[in-house]
Amino acid sequence: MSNKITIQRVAELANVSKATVSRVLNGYPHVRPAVREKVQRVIDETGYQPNNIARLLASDRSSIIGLAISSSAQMVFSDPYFPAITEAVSKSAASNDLVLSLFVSYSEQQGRDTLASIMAAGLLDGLILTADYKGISVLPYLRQADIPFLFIGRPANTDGIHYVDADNVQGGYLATSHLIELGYQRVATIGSNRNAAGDDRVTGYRKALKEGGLAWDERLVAFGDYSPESGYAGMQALIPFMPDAVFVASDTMALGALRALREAGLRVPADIALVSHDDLPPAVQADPPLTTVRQPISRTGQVAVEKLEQIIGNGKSKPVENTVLPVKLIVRGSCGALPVN
Amino acid sequence: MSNKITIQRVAELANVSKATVSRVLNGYPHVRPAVREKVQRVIDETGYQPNNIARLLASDRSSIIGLAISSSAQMVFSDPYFPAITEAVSKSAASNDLVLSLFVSYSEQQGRDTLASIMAAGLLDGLILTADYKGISVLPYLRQADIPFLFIGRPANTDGIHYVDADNVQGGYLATSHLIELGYQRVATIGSNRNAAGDDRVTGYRKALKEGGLAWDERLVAFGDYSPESGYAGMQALIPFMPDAVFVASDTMALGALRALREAGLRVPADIALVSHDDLPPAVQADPPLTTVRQPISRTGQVAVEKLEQIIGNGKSKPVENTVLPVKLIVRGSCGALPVN
DNA sequence: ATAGTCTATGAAACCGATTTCAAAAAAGCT
DNA sequence: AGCTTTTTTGAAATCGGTTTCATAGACTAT
Repeated sequence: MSNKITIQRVAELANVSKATVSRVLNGYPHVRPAVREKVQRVIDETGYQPNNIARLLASDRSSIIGLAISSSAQMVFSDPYFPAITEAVSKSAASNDLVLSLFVSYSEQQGRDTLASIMAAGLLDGLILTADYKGISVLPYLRQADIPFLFIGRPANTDGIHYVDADNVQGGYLATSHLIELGYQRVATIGSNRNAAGDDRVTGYRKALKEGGLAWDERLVAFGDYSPESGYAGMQALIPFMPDAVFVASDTMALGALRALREAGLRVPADIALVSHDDLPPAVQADPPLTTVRQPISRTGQVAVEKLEQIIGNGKSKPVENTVLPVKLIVRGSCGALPVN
Repeated sequence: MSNKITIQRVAELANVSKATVSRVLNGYPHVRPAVREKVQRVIDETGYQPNNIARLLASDRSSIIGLAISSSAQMVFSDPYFPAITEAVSKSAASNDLVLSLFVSYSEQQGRDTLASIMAAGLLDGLILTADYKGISVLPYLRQADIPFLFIGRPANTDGIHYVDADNVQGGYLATSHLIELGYQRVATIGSNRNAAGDDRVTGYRKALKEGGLAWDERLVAFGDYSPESGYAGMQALIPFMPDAVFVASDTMALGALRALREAGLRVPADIALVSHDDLPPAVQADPPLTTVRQPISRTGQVAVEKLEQIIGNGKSKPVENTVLPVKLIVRGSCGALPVN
């Protein structure tokens, strides 16, 4: 409506047919350079913008991808991981000339409904999902809808599923072995079993213990759900068993753990060292600032969009390999490695 | 692609024309009840879903609305306000059968580019913008694109602009007069002049001072940019002038202010009381939990979507009045009104 | 020069709906 | 019963692109 010029008009102005304009538009071959240039000039001069709707009706491609975020938590976005990943995907979509549609849902049931309506709308080229809910229940829908999709994070069942994930095992390993190297002997953990990432981080913790010659002690292991409250509860459960260090599987839980320690009169890192995971904004804002494992979130968004485009392009022919992105330990105040000022 | 059945097929099965099916589909009149029923039965039996793309190509409505979030901050989503508003709008869009497209940008320039590409895509029915950047530079674009739009938050210039805003003046007023009622005499503020909301909150602060018989004192007024760091700096600037209470214009800044106070050896609320604004997740997680003014974020999202739909429907004929939503003081530990446990 | 390829191009079909318009059917009136 | 008006209905145009297919023209190879 805002755009009066159509491909037809451009064709007239350039003295060619719509077909030729379309070829130029899409960079197809079989157009003489001279003609191509002329058409391009008309396009530039008129500021012509193809109508995406028409385009995708004809071509079955919309250049819209979806991002489905779902969580059992009340308020999805109170966990800073989701905003961060949203931002990353959004940026990456924009730089790939894709429109990003966002879908947020809060329960398995609602997730399915959301998904159903996404499919019904029928305008998505592909869909990126967070693997937060273990992702099993929506799979049949996705398969049936026959829409290209990809998970961020590893879903519970990875059969024939594309995903991009951070190296969470390595994350747990780096954090824990850092503590062990610093000489701590009773290294506890507040992990999570809500998703594969949580499992992996605990696996890394275990691996580091073994390598460091420390025994796995049930009493030094607590589980949370990534909320500050669960970190608080987890830490309280741990304190009686006198850990001298703790690996907390997320910054958010670390916030809660920090509060539990403060209330118990324990100083960090003097009395107990802490390393967490994610390196999201709260890590820097915490007191003391958290030594934490950095997840390459922005890179994750980038890779996710790129992979999805590959999958869309391939038409499910060639399998796209899954990607596991490296993580990195960021040393700040909470682990005791830095001199206190 | 996933849906083989088209309107044509339904028409054949029901022994009517596409036009009639379309009428049934859209609940238009001039269809005999018997026919209507029959068509409906075929639709139900086949599970036919109209193709939205085709539909909107023909009807010039996409049922997609955009949400443009922009901030000068590096990481937009490190300020929890944006995720919260995003979530609210997303939910509300979903319940109104609208698809939500998200656009995030980080500078005026990029904001304009983003906007240009949004327009170019040409598939949005309307656009919701956050008034964070004062919103002036994008206005001409919006006007020219002739797209229905609405701001969340009051932009700097409100001429002929629709917006939904929280009652920020009242927010600053409630917070400050609460402190005054508690008997504090030297009530400082860390405000912000980055947007209208910031200005308004300071206005409310001023109003409360006047009403409480307290004088406006330049030295008790600092400004920040909603980041924890700026709250930290602001508080540091204030401390030398010995306030006994402070109204901080956002939870995020309050976090930084809290840190500054802790480092200065001042206890909250014993030595200095604090009331902040927004009631976002950090307010509860802070230590002590923050007394703060609650913004009706979820309601804001809801109203925004509804108003936008009105505007879209009206075709700019009837002016839609702007909405200012009420705020509410939430008393927690930081103001000293509650007994310390 | 001549048949055989290959490239460049436009006309027309197509994507799947909505909308217009004219014709057919039904209803209402003398 | 005959004429008018109203309600139903379907054929065809339309939205703005992409894609197919036939053809004209240019280029090789004999």
